[in-house]
Amino acid sequence: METGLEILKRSGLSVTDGRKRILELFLAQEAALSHADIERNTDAAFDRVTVYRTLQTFLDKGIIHQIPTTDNSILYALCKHNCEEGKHHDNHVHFICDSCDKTTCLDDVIVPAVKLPKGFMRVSSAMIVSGICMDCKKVM
Amino acid sequence: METGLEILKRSGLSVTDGRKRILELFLAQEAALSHADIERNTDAAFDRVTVYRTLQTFLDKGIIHQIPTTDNSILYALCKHNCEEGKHHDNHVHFICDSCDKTTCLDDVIVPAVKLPKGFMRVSSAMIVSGICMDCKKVM
DNA sequence: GATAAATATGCAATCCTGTTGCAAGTTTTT
DNA sequence: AAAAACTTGCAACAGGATTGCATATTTATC
Repeated sequence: METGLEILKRSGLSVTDGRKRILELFLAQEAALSHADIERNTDAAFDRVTVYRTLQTFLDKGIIHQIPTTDNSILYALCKHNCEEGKHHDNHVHFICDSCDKTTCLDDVIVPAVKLPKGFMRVSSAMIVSGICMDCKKVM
Repeated sequence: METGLEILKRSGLSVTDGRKRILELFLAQEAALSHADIERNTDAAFDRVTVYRTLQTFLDKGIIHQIPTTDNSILYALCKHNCEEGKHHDNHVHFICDSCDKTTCLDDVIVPAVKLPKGFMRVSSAMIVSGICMDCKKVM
């Protein structure tokens, strides 16, 4: 699997601690992350501004993409089309837990196709299911 | 077609200038509106807070629903199928045009059900398709 | 490897979106 | 027409996101 370092090199970006750390987060979780998730998982080692700018840079370079959510925040996820050439792997459903606020990739649940009205051309689709995740349900 | 006044009466809401004006905006417009859109289109005749509270009231009464976006804003659109108070039937797909940036409710395209892994409990789901909308496709 | 140029970071200040409490103003009820 | 119920505007506030600039780090060049 591609490392954070390799992604940065391939994208022509300077290699810095913050960028590597954030990329490793994405690579380790294989899940969508919010800005808040990233701050939490890096123990605020990096300035909020740096995180924002890092995410923007990654967006510009096509390393990550945004996922709209129902709670007026933004989720970011790795663009995985580099893992297997030609085969997009980010077409699975994301699950947001209303209780613990964590996001999970449901890798085995594929976003179903929908038939669009005449004239609309699909480029990409995203699907977010929210509810109670496995871990939280156990505790209840 | 139902007028703003009729919607307010049927929802048991007081009839005020602000509410009528904002409803007329929704009725006249095809695309979803953000809070900023509404302020712009009413020439700031109403206080920001009033607009926020009006939108919240409409949400509570099932007159409008929220649409998740990827830019840290909230979009609102009229509920075309009748929504009961507190219970929205806004389970249709939303379409974001990459070209004109407008968001459209695809009222006839229902968010498909997906089978979740064991232990996950669904509360709600959202689906956003992006691409080129009907109007932009004509121009190309 | 040292140095210059290019780039990234942190801080402070600022903007923007959205919320709350309260007094004054409207609408509805009687 | 008056009372009750509700809505509005203002001020203050909170949190997320952005910008300018000085400092620090990384990359390019020798």
